[in-house]
Amino acid sequence: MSQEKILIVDDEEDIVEFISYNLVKEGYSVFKAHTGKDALKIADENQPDLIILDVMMPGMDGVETCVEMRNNPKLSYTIITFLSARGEDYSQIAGLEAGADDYITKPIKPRLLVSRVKALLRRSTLSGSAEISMTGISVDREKYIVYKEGEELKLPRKEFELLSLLLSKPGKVFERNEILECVWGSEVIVGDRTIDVHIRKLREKLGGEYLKTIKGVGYKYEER
Amino acid sequence: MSQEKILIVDDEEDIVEFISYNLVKEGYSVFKAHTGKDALKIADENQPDLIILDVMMPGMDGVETCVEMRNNPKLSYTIITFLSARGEDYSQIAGLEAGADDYITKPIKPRLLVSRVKALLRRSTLSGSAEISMTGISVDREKYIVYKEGEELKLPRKEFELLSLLLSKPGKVFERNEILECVWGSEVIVGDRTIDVHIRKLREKLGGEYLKTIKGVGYKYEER
DNA sequence: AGCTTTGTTAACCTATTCTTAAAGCAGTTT
DNA sequence: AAACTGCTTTAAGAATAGGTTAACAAAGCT
Repeated sequence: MSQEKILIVDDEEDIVEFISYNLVKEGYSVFKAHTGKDALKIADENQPDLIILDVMMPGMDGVETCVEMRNNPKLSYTIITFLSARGEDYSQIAGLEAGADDYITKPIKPRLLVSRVKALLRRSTLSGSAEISMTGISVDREKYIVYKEGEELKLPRKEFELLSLLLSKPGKVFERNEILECVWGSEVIVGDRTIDVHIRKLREKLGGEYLKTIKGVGYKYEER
Repeated sequence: MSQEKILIVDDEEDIVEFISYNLVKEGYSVFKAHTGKDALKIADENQPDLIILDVMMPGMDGVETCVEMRNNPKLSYTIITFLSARGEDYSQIAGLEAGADDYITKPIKPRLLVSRVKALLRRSTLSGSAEISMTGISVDREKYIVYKEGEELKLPRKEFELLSLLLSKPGKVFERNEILECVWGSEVIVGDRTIDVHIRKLREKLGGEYLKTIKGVGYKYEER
C-alpha cells in the first residue's frame, strides 16, 4: 500500500506534533506547516491526500487557506478537514462553504482522530464524492444533512453527531462510554437514559432496522 | 490468560495505592512508581502493557516522562494514559500530549477507571478486526459478531465473551476458575452450573464438536 | 457401586434498555 | 420582558433479553 500523505497545519507547535505523532504511529507520511502560507506551498509541492487545517491561525486563517487550496487544481483530490475548538460556533463552521470535507474538534482524542482520518481517506480512495448512496444512510457533515435512501433528512445537533459517530464505522459496536466521550465529550455528565432517548429518536426518523442495540455492550449501525 | 502488566506512576502514594487496589482486584499485575525516573526504569525492565502516568509530578513531570518513554523502542507497544486533575486546562493538556493514547481525570471513579483500562488494553491486543475464516469459528470483537463457517451469528454478551476467550487460544484448556476470572471478573460469585449452561447454549448455536469438555479440568475450543 | 463432575431444563430474577411525558434551556420573535 | 420554538435532558414505569439458579439426569472415575 502506497503510504498516504497527510499535511497538518496549525500555528501551535504542540498540536502539530501531537497529531503528527499519532498519525506517524499509524503509518502515514506526515508533513507539517505552521502558517497558511507554508501550508499552501507544501500542499502544492506534495499533493497530500489529506490536509488537517486549523481554523484559527494568525495571518492567513484556515478558511482562507482552504479556499486557496480549493482553487489549486493539483489539490482537487485532496481532502481537507478543519480543526476547531469545541464551542466555536457550530453553524458558522458548518456554514463555511470553503470546501472542507470534515472538521475535527479540539481537544483531540487520539483514537477518534485516527479513526476519523482513516474514514476520510477510505472515503476518498473508494471513489470521488459519492457521499450520497441511494441505499442506506449517509451523512454530509459539511451540510449537516443526513440522507436516507437519497432523501434528505434534517437532524438536530446531538442526533446528528450520534448518528454520524455510529456511521463512521458501520458494524462496529460503540459502547456507551465511547459514545459519551465522542458525542458529549468527557467533561459532560449526562444521565444514563440520554443516549437511549436519542437513539430512539433516530430510529423514529430513520425507520427501524438501522440502529441495533447489543445489550450490555452498546449500539451499532448496520446496513439493511 | 497471560496477565497484563500495568505501571502506575504518581507522586502521591495514596493515589497509586487506590488505583493499584482497583486494578489488582481485576486481576492485573501492577507495578508502581513515584517519580518519572523510577517509572522509566521500571517500564524499561518490565515492558508493561499499559502505563498510567500522572501529569503533575515534582521533578520529571508526566509529559517529560512520556516523551522519554516514547523514545524507548522496547515500549513501542505500550499504551500510555495520562492522569490529570479535572479542571486543569483541557486544551493545554491536549496540546501537551506527548504521545499518550488517552487520559483519565481525577477524581478517579473505580468503575470508570477499570472500564477505561479494559477498553484500552482490548484495543491494543485486538487492534484491527479479526479475520473471517471460512472454516471453523471466528470472532469479531468490534462488531460483536461470531462467524461460523462464514455465516454470521449473534450472541448475547456472556456467551460471546466466553466463546471469545476459548477462541483466543484454540486448543488450550481453560480451567473453570480461569474462565470465571476472565469472563465474570474476580469479584463476582456465580454458581457452579453457570458456565455449563453457557457452554451448552454455545454448543446449541455452534453445533457440532467445537467445544470440548476435559473432565475435571475445563473446556477448550478445538477446530474440527 | 458410590462419588464426583458435567449436562439439561425450565423457572426465576434483575440489569439494561425502551418508552413516554414533562421539565429545562437557549435562541428568537413578538 | 414575555411568549414561543426547537432541542436536550431527566425522570419514572413498563418491557424484555439475558443471566443465574435449582433440581434432577447423565456420565466418568476409582
